[in-house]
Amino acid sequence: MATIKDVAKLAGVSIATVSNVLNGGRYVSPELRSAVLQAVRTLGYVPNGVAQSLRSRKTQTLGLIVPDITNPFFSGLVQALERSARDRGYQMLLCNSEENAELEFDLALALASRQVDGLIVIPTQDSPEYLRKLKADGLPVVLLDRIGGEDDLDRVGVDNFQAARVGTEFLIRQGHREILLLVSTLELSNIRDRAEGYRQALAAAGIPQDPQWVIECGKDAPSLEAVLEAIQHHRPTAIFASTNRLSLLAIQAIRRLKLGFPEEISLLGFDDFEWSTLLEPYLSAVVQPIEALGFQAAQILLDRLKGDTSPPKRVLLPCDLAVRQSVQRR
Amino acid sequence: MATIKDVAKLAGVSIATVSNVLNGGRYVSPELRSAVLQAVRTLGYVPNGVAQSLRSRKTQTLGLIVPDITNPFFSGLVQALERSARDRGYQMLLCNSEENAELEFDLALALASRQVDGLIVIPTQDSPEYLRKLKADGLPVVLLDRIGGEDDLDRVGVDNFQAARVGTEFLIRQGHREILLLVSTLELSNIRDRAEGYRQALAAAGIPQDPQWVIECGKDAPSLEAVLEAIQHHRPTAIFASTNRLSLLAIQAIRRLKLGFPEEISLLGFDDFEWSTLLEPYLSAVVQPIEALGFQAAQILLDRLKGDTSPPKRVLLPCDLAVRQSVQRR
DNA sequence: GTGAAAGCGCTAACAG
DNA sequence: CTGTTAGCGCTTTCAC
Repeated sequence: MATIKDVAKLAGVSIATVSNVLNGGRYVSPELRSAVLQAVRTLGYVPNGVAQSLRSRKTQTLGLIVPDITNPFFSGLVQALERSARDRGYQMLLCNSEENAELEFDLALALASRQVDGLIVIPTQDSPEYLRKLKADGLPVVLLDRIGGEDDLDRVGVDNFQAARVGTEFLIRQGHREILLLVSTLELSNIRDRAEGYRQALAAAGIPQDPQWVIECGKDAPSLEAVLEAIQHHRPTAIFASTNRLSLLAIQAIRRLKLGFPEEISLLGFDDFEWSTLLEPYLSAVVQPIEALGFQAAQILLDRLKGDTSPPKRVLLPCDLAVRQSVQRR
Repeated sequence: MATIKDVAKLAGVSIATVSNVLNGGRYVSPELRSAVLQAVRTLGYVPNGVAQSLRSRKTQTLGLIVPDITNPFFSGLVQALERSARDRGYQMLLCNSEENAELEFDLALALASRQVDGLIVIPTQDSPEYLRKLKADGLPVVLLDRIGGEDDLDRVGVDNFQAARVGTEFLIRQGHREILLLVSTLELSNIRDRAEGYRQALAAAGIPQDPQWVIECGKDAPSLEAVLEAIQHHRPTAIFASTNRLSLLAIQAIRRLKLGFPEEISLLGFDDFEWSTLLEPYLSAVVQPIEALGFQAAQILLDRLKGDTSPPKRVLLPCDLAVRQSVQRR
């Protein structure tokens, strides 16, 4: 690979001049400029980004840690993030934490050591301590989606409480009073918020509650068994699946039990995605603004890189309710 | 951020010694060693990966260009790739080409300029010329999934011809003779291979063919209209959707036309994915070994990085046929 | 067994 | 207007 020296020699100028025509640093006479450009072309010179980074102390790279790229919600976020980053001249180092807190920690350190300019994390647990430290060490961090804890970190997510409340109210308005809530794990505060929204909606409607109606199904490999059992035991008229994965599980359970769907049992999901059109009747769901989430997170981080030192931001986006066919009036 | 100099000063040794205890370069006496380790700990020293890269001419980073992370087939590939890379101490710069050849080219150059150690590309078009050049310049490249053209590049994909042939034969064995083939675009050789497998299966069964039965639906935003029209015009008893996206489209068309499914019309898909379980009857499909594809691609690339200079490899993995409910015997 | 110093490729401050 | 040079943080010779 040709270096800046090779170009300088071939063009008969100093390396400073090469650098200046390439980066528009200072004025260079037309003659030298074209000589340089010519040399660049004949050598196929491409600047060494690593050297640039070492020198400038900027890598133009963002680190991104995601629990599972395979989940359409996360892959949608990744897409939005990558696009925003690219538009602003940044590249993205993508890591998969596989819902493993320890791995997540190691990955974050590895990214920091690689000198990423900033970090976007969808954490495995609420507001991990180590991220505060990284931030204190000067690495801008923004938390995405899972934004629990009264953090001093920037974070963008959705108003889970409100979203779940609106969803539950919709179910209630459709005449449902026996509503099963499926959650992944109550260890995540955004899931707890959803549970709380559900509870408050019930309370406001004067519907008696029972913690037993909130079913914890597991974060990584949610169990069908739990859902089957809960349905058989409680005989709900509606299920509110608070996660896209859980909608899938609910469907499987409903089919397994050969319940009439949606006549006998209604289903309200969380998140909208291309493949949910495979389901018939078409899934009604609380939908998160995936693009906007990714975009906002990138925006905030990039602003920080530009020197924004305002106090930590907290962006809570609203969800929509997509009313389709899987919820039937009672 | 502390540098190696700070550590050396605090430990009262030279930077060479610090480097040596950290990288196990040469023997260091126990006393100095522990002094260094101590200093590292109190300073919270983390080596600067950029400097290491500049010096060692290795970034421990792989570039990955994918047409659409949002497609479960690709995101599955990304997951497998990332895992393999991570297991061997590599990180991944992920780029989304959005099915845009020009963007893909720019991204590849940007990655090369960032000195990635190797490149894995799922190209937008068959065997792009520029990749040969990058390889000639010393950048190991492996093509994944879309591996058309008689390349001198390493490539791993699936035996599309065979897979489509087996799928079509299955349909024929179930008594179907009027089989519509849905393809994204015949510009991709792997799709052409699928079409060819379909044709050969028909030919072998003595079923007359008509190029009109192969419907091109478009690569990025396949059109429902084309499918609707084709079904109405040809009245097939079965549809073979040669792409996961196309299965979705086929379903939508079948529903729109209110055809009995699978009694009136059968559907065979391509690719298996978690969310396809939403479909009832459950989709029968030709399934690609996603994990193995990703793993093999990473393997080959990493071997090249280790110095493997054998001639370009071509790995063709076989597909499976998942027989479920969406294809009905005639 | 350890330290000093060169140099990876680049940018920017300093000279002219 | 352009060239020379220091130095980013590290690894690795070369010297002792």
